[in-house]
Amino acid sequence: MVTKKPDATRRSERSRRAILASTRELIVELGYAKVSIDAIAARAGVGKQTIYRWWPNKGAVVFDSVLELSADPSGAVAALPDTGDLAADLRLVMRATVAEFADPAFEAPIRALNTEIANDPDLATLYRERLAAPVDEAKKDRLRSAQRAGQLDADADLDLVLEVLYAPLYQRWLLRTGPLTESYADALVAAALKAFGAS
Amino acid sequence: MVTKKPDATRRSERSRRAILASTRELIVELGYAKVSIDAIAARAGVGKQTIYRWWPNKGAVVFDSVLELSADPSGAVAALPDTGDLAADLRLVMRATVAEFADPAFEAPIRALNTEIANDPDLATLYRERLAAPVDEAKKDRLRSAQRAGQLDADADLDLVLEVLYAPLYQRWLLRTGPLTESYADALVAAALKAFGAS
Amino acid sequence: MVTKKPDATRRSERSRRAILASTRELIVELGYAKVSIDAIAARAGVGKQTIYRWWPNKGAVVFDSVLELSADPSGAVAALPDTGDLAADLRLVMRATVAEFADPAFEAPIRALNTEIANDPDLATLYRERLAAPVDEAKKDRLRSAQRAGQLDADADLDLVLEVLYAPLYQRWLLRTGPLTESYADALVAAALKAFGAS
Amino acid sequence: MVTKKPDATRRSERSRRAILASTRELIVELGYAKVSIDAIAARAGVGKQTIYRWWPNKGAVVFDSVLELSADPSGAVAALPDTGDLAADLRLVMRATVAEFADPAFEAPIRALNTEIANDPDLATLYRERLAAPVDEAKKDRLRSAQRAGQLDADADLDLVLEVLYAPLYQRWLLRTGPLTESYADALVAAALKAFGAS
DNA sequence: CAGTAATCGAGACGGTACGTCTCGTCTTGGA
DNA sequence: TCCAAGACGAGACGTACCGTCTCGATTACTG
Repeated sequence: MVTKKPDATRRSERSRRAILASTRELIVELGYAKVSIDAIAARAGVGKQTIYRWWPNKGAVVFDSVLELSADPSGAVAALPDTGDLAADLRLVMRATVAEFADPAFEAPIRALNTEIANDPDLATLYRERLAAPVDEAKKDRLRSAQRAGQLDADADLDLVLEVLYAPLYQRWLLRTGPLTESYADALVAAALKAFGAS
Repeated sequence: MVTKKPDATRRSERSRRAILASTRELIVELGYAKVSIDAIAARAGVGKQTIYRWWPNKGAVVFDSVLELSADPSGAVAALPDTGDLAADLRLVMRATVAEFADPAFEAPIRALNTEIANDPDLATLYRERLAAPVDEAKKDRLRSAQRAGQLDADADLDLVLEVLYAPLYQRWLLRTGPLTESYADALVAAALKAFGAS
Repeated sequence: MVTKKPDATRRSERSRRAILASTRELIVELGYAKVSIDAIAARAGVGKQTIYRWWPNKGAVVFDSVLELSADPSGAVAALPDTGDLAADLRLVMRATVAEFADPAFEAPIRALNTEIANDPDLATLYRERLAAPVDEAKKDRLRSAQRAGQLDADADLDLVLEVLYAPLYQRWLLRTGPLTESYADALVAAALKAFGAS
Repeated sequence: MVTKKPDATRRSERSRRAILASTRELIVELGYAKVSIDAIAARAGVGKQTIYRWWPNKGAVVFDSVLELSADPSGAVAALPDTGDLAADLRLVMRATVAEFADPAFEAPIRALNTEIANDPDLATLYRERLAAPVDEAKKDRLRSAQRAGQLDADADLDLVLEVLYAPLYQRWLLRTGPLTESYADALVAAALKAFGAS
């Protein structure tokens, strides 16, 4: 989380949740650019100072509100399925990502988050550490399992593999440069396995 | 361009150029978020109304200012080198992209442009049509040449090939998730050719 | 008139009349404060430059437009009635003034004119010379006739007499401090004659 | 006062005084027409919203600023002198008015106030109730005392008496139609007493 | 269980920027 | 050659938010 800590024990959990929920709602309703701190405070039934006491700026509030949407509060990340069939497992996971990007309740806040990250290197670091790294690690665990099973090149740079898999999907979504379909997800899996699959 | 047309023939070319140049300068100096229409007008020695007469909002001005940076006014796009060695040619082009992303005078405005595009579907369409499509077509011309030369799978989806090549680079740059080096560019070329190279 | 004189011979009488008429119409329709040069030009079917060529600013246009409303173009001023009965003649004239102030088509432009005059000493002088002085002189002619007839104190300061007669009427109208009725006009005539009537 | 009331208890007295003082200063320095809300806010060291929060428009600010100049905050109005000599007392008071009109620090703001009042019936009503009525009542008290003393016609319409006394002075000042001197004040007193003095 | 200290909702504050409107000047193209 | 049409630089308008600040009024630890 991005919150500062004046005396965190006294903090009102009620207000915290109301602020983050209102933020997500407003992002979906108005779009990221038109969300204001004033509007968040009003919707959450909270004084503006209560927001500024715990977050330094709008970006941080948006960041946390989206983080809460995606993350398990314990910080734990679910492992990827491992049926032994790498291609099938990746197709499953990538198709789930496609579905997520199609849901406006996820789409709008995540787009907002990406806007923040793209323009604020500090948030980018935070995002990488708190959210991306654990998820990527889970994915890489599955890839390592595939390497041991001889389904993936043992020398493959796993970060690169993930990028070849996910970056095209991400780019299409963010810039709306093409349709996001299940067959597109499948094609990416096929390409990645061709590039990095055990010979 | 994004300009509206009250009476485009009377338009002052002098003001137009001053506005777009000032916009680019301010993006580099202050960062996209802190650029204001007031500041652009003041720097350009122009009334605010002259900006609002021709562009609907800040996003459109930024869009055009960056477009002018990248685009040949005639709309022509340089063809990619074609030495006969696909891998070498792609490495050259991708390394050039890496270099561009490292130059602050390009980096900042292009980041601003991407922020606009990600949050405005209309600008995204415009961007695709005016800037991305011609460039992509030039790249695909080179790939088709490689297909004819038997260096690339004749059935390959060329859009997918371009995405596998460029999207990882773009993602690393936009989200700052990793270093952009020449060897990274080379690795992407290698992966793509492995995935789509003629068998 | 307030007009400048670049080459008054070339001046388009048609435009001049359209401008002044449009000005009066707009004052009545919108109130003085909301009348703009742009609106006058548009209504008159005239370029803005044609206005600025002949008048220095909005005040001057308003001034001339109201002047034309009140003044005989020849500069001649009708003499006051002289029936030999000063009180009756004055009552007639003052009642006519009351009626004029009650007519919105006169009221609004004259109020605009007074606003201009109150805030611009130069226009005040011009107003005094071009419009007020001749009218006052006609009124004083009638008073002199009354002095000769022994109906008015021979030593009376005629400017003061006119002020005692008209200023209360003017003040009530301008500041809306009281109703403007015929009996009020009559009361003013009675008071003035008591103050200045031949003893 | 003309102020609106969002939460008048929290209102900053410091800002209120700074705004009204700055307004008066700017009127004297620049003249009414050239005073802008921006300039008032800047001079007062105040945000524009603080002005718009409490006053609906420039006229209301000017109105209040001049009101504060003239009015005792308690609303009390000094009684006129009553030496028993009506003519002498009136001359004293009218000469004081002449002096006030000659002082630029009073002249400019009061002229601005009159411009507002002449063009806004609502402000005119407010002016009459808050400022003019109490002062007029004080003057009429003195006139009633004179009636009891047999120095003024017992039937005289006191409003009319005041108008005959003051309106000529006001008109000369507002339209600059003549010099404002002590002898002019004296002449008005003489005329009024001749018209309404006890026979 | 009272005292007290921090957080809370509320909202005014000094500011910055917005997008619109009007001013008075300058430019262009058709009559 | 004139002039309507209208773009231009300038700058004020009134609004929306920013992030800070003061208010009482809870609220929850501490003595």
